[in-house]
Amino acid sequence: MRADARRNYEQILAAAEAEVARAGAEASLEEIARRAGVGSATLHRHFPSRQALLEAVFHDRVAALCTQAHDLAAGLTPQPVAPTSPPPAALSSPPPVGGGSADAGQALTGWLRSLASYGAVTRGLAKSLLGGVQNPTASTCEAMLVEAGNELLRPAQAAGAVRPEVTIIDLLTLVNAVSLATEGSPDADAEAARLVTLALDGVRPRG
Amino acid sequence: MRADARRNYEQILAAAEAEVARAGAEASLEEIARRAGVGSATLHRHFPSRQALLEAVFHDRVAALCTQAHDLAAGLTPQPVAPTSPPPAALSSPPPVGGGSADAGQALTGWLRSLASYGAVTRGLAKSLLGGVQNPTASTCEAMLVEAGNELLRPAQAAGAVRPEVTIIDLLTLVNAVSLATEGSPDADAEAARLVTLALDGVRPRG
DNA sequence: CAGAAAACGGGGTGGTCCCCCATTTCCCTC
DNA sequence: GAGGGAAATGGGGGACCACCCCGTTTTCTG
Repeated sequence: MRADARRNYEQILAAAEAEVARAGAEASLEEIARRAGVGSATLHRHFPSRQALLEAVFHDRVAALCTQAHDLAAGLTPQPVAPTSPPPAALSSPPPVGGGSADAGQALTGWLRSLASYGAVTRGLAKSLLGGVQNPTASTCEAMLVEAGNELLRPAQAAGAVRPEVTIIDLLTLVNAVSLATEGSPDADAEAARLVTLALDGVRPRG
Repeated sequence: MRADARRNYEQILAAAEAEVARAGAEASLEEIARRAGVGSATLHRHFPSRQALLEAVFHDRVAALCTQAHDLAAGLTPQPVAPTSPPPAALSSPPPVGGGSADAGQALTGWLRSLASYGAVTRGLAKSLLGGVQNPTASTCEAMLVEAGNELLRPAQAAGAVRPEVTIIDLLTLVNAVSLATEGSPDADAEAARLVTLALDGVRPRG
């Protein structure tokens, strides 16, 4: 890729991050191009659709959430001999207890909660994920979340904490729906986490 | 209201119903005006905002859903002496068992399921309800649903089928979120009902 | 350094929302 | 049944938007 192309790409991405944070997923593409100091045609050449731009904007953050899931999952299985890299600290995940395995159900639900909070607070993220949860092949972010989520869902189901017929698509759809519905309300993150907890626990009194 | 005004109002409403069913909540207002055979200014005079138009479009259907909830609730409490009207048949609700009261929890969950299915199938409905669930005073449809839902939630909580800290706002937000997330998928109604059931039951195995 | 290929961006097209205001339509009174 | 005034209308204009064509500029390579 030519140097000016790469430079413009980065500038557009930076402007898009700012503008989407300000105006949500429906931010004006023209305004983004304007703030990036490029013509609108350049923006459309680099990102042929709004969805493509949103994917690029959110890719790193989604990747971080997936890393978090991966690290949580690694803390569940008795650590196999790991000759690769020293385990990098998870984003903000509670460290797995001692040297043993943490609770698989809690790892999953905790991750889903933080996912919902993050989605509710990050303007435009939930909406940009909405289209693709049903058919994740169309979207890189979706596929990443599905894979990362499955790493937590499988142990949780093996531990009997989640019914076997539940799929990660079900859970991600629910969480994303909650993010979407709570986005914009005050204390969106707490509200999203609360509703996800409610949905995961069910509405009936527990024991 | 003058005769021509009323006539145009009805024509706009009919065109809006068709167009929203076809293109969803983001349907073009100009196109609606065009199909109604009126100028766009007339549309904007009758419906000052898109939200106002959507409310008018969906008002009757929401009212029907509320009536259904009301009838279900009436079947729960041992019928007090009712000197008013003979109990009208609910839209499609299963008749309360025998002469006694049906299960309060099932009445609530069944209604929420049908609400989700209806919202997932009726293009634009979920989105038009999205803005107002958090502060129902702003929206007639919201307020109607909150009131109707409460008629089912209270007995369900009294019967111990729903935890006391759960509010109808929580449940409607969840249901609406699911409708929104499943809208557009094939078998949207079944998918929505399935996810609502999942959220109401929780993901853990039921002993 | 020169030429070719890649990238750029101004500006056009067709669409939207929303509003102003001259014109038309209706209703009420006589 | 006719006419006056108020209510309602809608064409058209402004501001904005997504998207694309194509002459121009920039970059890389030999």
